[in-house]
Amino acid sequence: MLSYTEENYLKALLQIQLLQANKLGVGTNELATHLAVKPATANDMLKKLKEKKLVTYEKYGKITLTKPAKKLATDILRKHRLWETFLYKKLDFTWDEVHEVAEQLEHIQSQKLIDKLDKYLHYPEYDPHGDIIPTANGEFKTTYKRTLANVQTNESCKMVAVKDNTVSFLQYVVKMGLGINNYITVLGTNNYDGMVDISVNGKPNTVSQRFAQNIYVVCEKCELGKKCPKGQC
Amino acid sequence: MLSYTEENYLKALLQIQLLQANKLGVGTNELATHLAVKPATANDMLKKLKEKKLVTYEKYGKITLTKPAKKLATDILRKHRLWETFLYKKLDFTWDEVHEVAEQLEHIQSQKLIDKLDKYLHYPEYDPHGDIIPTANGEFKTTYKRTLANVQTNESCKMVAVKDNTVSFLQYVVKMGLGINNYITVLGTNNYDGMVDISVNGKPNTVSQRFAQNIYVVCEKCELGKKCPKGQC
DNA sequence: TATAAAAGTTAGACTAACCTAACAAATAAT
DNA sequence: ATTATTTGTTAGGTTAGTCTAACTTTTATA
Repeated sequence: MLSYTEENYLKALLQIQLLQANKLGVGTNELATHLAVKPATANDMLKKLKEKKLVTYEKYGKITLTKPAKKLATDILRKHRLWETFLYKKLDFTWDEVHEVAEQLEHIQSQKLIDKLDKYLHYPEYDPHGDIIPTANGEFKTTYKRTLANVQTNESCKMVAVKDNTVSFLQYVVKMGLGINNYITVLGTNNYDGMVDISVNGKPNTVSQRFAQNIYVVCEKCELGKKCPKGQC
Repeated sequence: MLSYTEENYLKALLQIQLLQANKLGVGTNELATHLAVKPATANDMLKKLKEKKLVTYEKYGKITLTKPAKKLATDILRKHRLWETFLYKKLDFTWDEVHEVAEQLEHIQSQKLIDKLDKYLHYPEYDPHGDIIPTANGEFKTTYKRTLANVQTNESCKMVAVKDNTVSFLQYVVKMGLGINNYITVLGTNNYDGMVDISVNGKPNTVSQRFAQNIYVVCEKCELGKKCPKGQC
């Protein structure tokens, strides 16, 4: 049985890897920052996790989750996203409110509870932020690769998820009139500061480069079930 | 903000008082037993709670919750019973399964969550064991006083709750064909060992004295909205 | 390539929540 | 009323998870 804290360390390791698809290992400082603890603290815990065969790394080297640890971390992510879905769909929470409460609920220990919750929600595939919910077997497709910032001028796409899950960003997205499953057409990008002119449901708008980098999309071809012409979706 | 552990101490103090309506204070050993810790541990925590003005007691004296602490404890009890109701009504848990999971869920910190859950369940008054759910203001009627063991021969009553909430007892109750809102007639009590002959939905049965002491009932008169002739309901 | 910066580690300390063992006070029983 | 038992307290110790400060290794840069 893992402690609440150990669970958070494993989850953090998984999340860092998911977010930065390129890399093969996570660093101590990076992990510490993610968990809002000091590097020394993360280091202590890493020793413990290594002892328990949940992570592998050599001194001064990169950290990777072992297979069993990856399953454990995925289960926590699954619980987190199922709870977010419950809060959003059943209790009418807004999408910027769900994360904080799910951070607590994800640690509830009861296989029966999560199975029944999954059933009660009719086995949802995506959470309110558009992130895929891992299956009970721990399987889940890789996260999205393409963001609004990758979309060419005059190309259309569908918003499928957000990269940044912070409350402030989510509220900003809503304020800009955007949401999951919205269709967006890129009208142009400003060479000077990267501002992106878009059109959502016929309404023109302009968003920053940073904003565009945090909106995951799939292109029209992918939407139609065809292969992405650029292989980015 | 209270820790998970502090919350459990306050809840335990409240529960001990509710269960034994007669007394005006709780002892260290009693509390320790209830929480499955050693008296020394309970003593340490009591010092801390006293420091925080959550309990009052003098050395070697009885412990009582302060008003604010009683509200905090009641809120936890409220959360516990609302979650039990959710698990039972919405997720099809059985009544012997709900307690364990609710022990974890009761510590989730989110006023919004509990308000929305309450609404989602249509503001239930009783949990699956027949216990009253405190209101958001912390109000709740005193617990039941009359048990099946108090019922006279040839008197009829309605089962309203159970005193013992352990899994083994709850399963036993189901096995005996009993449940909340069942009508029970006492046919007689054996002078030798206190075994109670009863009839439930026309089916005769015999239960032990101990069993009968753990089934809360209201008598016929109370059921009809009249005053209990013995003043016990 | 030498040095500066960043990343990672170690040592020592703190707090919360638990323990055991020994002791003190209050209550019950002879 | 004295003793025995129960109840409550204190002292000292452990573990998990955190910290700061000092140090080492690796990586980046001048």
